[in-house]
Amino acid sequence: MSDPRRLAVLRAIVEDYVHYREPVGSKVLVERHQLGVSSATIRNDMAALEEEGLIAAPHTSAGRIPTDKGYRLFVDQLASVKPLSAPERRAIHTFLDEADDLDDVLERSARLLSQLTRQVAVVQYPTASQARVRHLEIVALGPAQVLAVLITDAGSVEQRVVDLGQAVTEDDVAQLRTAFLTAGSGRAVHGLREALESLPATFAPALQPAAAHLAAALTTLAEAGTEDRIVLAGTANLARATMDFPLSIGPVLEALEEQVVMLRLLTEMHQDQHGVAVSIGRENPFDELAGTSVVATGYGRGAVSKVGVLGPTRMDYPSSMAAVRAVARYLSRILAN
Amino acid sequence: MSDPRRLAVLRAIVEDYVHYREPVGSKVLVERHQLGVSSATIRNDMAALEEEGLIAAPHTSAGRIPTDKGYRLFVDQLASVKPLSAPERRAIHTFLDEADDLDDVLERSARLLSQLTRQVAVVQYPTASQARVRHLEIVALGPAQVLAVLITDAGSVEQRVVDLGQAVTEDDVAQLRTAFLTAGSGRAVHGLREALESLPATFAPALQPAAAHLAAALTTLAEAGTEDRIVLAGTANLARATMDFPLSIGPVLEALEEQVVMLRLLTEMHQDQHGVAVSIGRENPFDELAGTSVVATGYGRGAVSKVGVLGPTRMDYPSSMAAVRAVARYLSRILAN
DNA sequence: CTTAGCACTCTACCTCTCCAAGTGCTAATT
DNA sequence: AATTAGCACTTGGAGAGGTAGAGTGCTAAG
Repeated sequence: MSDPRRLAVLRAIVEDYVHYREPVGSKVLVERHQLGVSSATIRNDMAALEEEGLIAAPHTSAGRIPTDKGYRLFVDQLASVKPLSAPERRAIHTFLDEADDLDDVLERSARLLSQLTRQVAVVQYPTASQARVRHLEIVALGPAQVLAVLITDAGSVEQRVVDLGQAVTEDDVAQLRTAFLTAGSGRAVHGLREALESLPATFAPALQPAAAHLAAALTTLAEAGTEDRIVLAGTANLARATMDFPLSIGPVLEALEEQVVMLRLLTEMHQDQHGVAVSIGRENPFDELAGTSVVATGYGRGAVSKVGVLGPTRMDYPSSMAAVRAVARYLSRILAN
Repeated sequence: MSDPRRLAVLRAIVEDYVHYREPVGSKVLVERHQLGVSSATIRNDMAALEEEGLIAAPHTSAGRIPTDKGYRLFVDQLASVKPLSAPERRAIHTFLDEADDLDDVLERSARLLSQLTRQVAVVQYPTASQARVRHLEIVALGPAQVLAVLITDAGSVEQRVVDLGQAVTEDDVAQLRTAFLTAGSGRAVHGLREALESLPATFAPALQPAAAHLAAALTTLAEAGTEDRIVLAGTANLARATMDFPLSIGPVLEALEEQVVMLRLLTEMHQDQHGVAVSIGRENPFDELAGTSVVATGYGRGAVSKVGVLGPTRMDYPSSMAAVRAVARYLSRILAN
């Protein structure tokens, strides 16, 4: 399959189908694109494309629509880069620069991306799994209560009120603080458990139970920090595309709400040479998402966290890819602080 | 309007319409309910009910459906308390008892409520607006960087990394810490601004810029804490009810995503004698939600934060009210710790 | 390899008819 | 005065054709 005209025909079919939302026939194809041949020739090409499983006809007298495989070929070989418009670029800057909080940044990114693409935007929280402990703090709240705070170099801050099970003095707290800080600082977050394991035993017997409580709490905190989450925006965009989904958008909404599903989906995607990962229709590991495609890319240090959009397989891949990439880049830059 | 049989007819219409999802006529009404009179009599009653605007006919030869006003009367006067089933009660306990975090509790509540009612669940974060500062903490991170932590007696913990704009010593930090703690502790969160306003001036001139930075950050933090948020669950339940919405569920999804909209909706609702607030159809302050009803109630200290469900006007009000109330109660109990 | 022409096949849409459900009204009954 | 039986009337929905248009594949010629 390398006949350049046939590829051009496939591209034209994909573009027209995305644009006009209806099966495209040989006649309109020659009218709308300068293919330089007659509709009969196109028909032959279309027959060949259908033979290869790249396009399909809903029924005899309708035009053709791309199959998942057709979209795949389009994305891999035919999609030309579609740069964002100047206003779009400006929107990214102005909208994201106003954010302060990490939460705020991610939420704004999702919102922005859903508006740019008119799809559902998905932003994964920066994974702290390979983050390191930048600082940890223990603050006395009451006689037997302290606040434990864990700050990672990924910028996340997790905290929790810990019940020590025994009254402790200010001095005790200071002692605990110093010891834990020394033991934990700089350690990888997921290695905190081992780092703190033997620590309680080093304290005076009277303090050991409290230290044990604290170690447990900090470990949980570290693991809670690595627990991934996602932010959604623009789910209403699914409603516009009701026609595109076989039965209903219900299962799709359910999948979106299941963070586990989305996380697995995002982490299993592999980026191609352009740095953007695309998963089309049945390529998705979940049946509920058989009618949807996902365009995603990594961001942040190591590009290990993902940001992307989800929409019907009939989506504007070039635009979506451009928008996702642009937002991811800007997002990385912001988080670099 | 007080004829008891007419009320019984209205109740029967509401119940049947909710159950069978189609307009209900006089004949099926006498078949399904022991009304003790003939269909002709029912027809007379129905004509009267229609006259009063409590029910309406989609077209001449169809049965009747309740109007918003009809649902309102039903909710106010006819809804009998429908206690939760034993398994449902058990589900609330087992499901919510496993939660640890505040976030986790709220998320689980929303999920649970959406499953119990098969509607969209909405949980507002506990409003900290009348909360008091329980503790505040300042922790050195770097030469010119500290972490500011604000803990309220509502249990919320907000933190932020603050750039002081100048290098400070450990002693400086300790000094700042003590002063801010003394000035802020016990103050109402929304009164923190005034409490800290004059504080920077009391420091040595060299420290004043840093103190000002810190005061600003803590104030923002306090105000961010009062900034309300909501948790959603079960949006997929909207898809089941596509038929119930005039055009599409799109606008409803949009409204749900707009936290501002939901917050205003929830705060503007007034609870009735049963402690549950119901807003039906066009009673809602937003046109997008003209086809939906909201059942909500307060929870937590002072019952000032809201929890509730949103669904089509044709919803099972008694069940929804029972579920909302049960979850709210249990939620209050959990948060009492 | 391309193209004009043509027979063929569908679906979407329209119209028509008919049926069942449901109503309102009238007159009779309690 | 309230209830009821009976009946004429309305109307949307389902089904049955019938048609037009879009699109195809194939054949034969350029």
